[in-house]
Amino acid sequence: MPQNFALVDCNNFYVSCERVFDPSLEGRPVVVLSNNDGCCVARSNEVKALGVKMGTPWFQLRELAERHGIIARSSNYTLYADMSNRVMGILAGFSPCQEIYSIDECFLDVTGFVNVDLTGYGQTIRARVSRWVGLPVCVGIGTTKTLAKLANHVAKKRPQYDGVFDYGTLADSEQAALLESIDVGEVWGVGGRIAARLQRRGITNVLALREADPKILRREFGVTLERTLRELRGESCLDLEEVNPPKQQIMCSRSFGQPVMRLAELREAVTAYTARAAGKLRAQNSVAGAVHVFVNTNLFKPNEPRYQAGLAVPLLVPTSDALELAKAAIGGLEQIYRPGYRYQKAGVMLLELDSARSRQSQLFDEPEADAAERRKRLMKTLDEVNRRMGKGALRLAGEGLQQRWKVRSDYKSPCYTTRWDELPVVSAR
DNA sequence: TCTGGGGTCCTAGGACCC
DNA sequence: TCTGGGGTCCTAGGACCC
Repeated sequence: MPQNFALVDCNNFYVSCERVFDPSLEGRPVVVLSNNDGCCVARSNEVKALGVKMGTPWFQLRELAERHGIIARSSNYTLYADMSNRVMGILAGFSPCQEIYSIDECFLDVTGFVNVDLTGYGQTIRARVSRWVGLPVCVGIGTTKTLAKLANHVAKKRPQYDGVFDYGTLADSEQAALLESIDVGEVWGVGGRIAARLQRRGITNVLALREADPKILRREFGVTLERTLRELRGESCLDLEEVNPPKQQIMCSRSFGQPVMRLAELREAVTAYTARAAGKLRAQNSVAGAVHVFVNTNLFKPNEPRYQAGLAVPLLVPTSDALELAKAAIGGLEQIYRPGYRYQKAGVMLLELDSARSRQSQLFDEPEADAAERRKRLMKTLDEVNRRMGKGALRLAGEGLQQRWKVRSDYKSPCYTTRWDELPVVSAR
């Protein structure tokens, strides 16, 4: 039986989350900014209509924002993650198989829904998510993941479909006409670079890509694009992945709210980032065999002295212990630090990850084993306290108290759904 | 003044081995 | 004058995604 996939995607997800809790934003131009209020990572339709591109730096928009009353929000990932969990929970009820692909979209397996009007099914999904959590979604349906993605794009862009589009309902000639009307760059897996190269060869729309010679494409662009082409032809090459395998690397990095020059402050930041990364590491029950630490100055400033450096520090015994990982990261930092630069960013990457379980048979001396056991309990307590009392309730001393390097977020909304003291207050008259 | 963060996969080329 | 061939592993870099 041919497979069939639905891709459900929230519209302007971050902006829509903000609107759920602040209805005054409805109908107005809204952007959500990246960390440090750097650039736009989500735009309302009103903002898109003004021609603002994804990733535009906020400071470049000041004038336009003033003229059109654009409202900015700092990103509130705690809120978005919680809203995402609610949406994914609802969507899970619509299919036995779900792949959560990103914070705002998931694939549902709708293979074998033979007596179901899938367009109507999509409308039911839209209505339920809207009613239960207040977020708008669009649904695209196709016999491969790539076609479902493309169908979702159509559902979003063409109002006549009212947010749901099933590619399979079109006759062959209609499919061809549709594909011909869509830019090749809209295809999942075709980014800016490849789109430009394809266009130079006259492959400008999706139909041309579908009709290209797979062998030539593979030779010129690699196996990934060949797969994309096959998927466009309806040959499913990408399966639904219900369980996500453990991460192979875990990273935590941030740009600073203001430039940092002193080693002492970099140490604080690197300690804090390592603690974050180690928390994620323990959450997936892994240990790391190496820590990579890196720093850089602001690369956008051509007139300032530039410096970029990183170092991977191997660990004798793989671990998930925040204190040990931080010690290694700090050791690396001290080797790459050069005085006199205005540092703009630092980061930590945990590498050579392995399952914690496969490591249990380590041979230890008695006292060492004891110490290791105590540390493990300490980390467990740390995680538990932070889970119950909120992130950052318990921290490493090395993270510092002042944290002058911390990210800026001047326009942040409350964590309405995850902090007791920030619950929205509703009153009726 | 002000330009995000966190991932994956694939390929090419070098080192090394027999 | 002549100087193999093939496999594997690792790493860096490029491309993509949201």
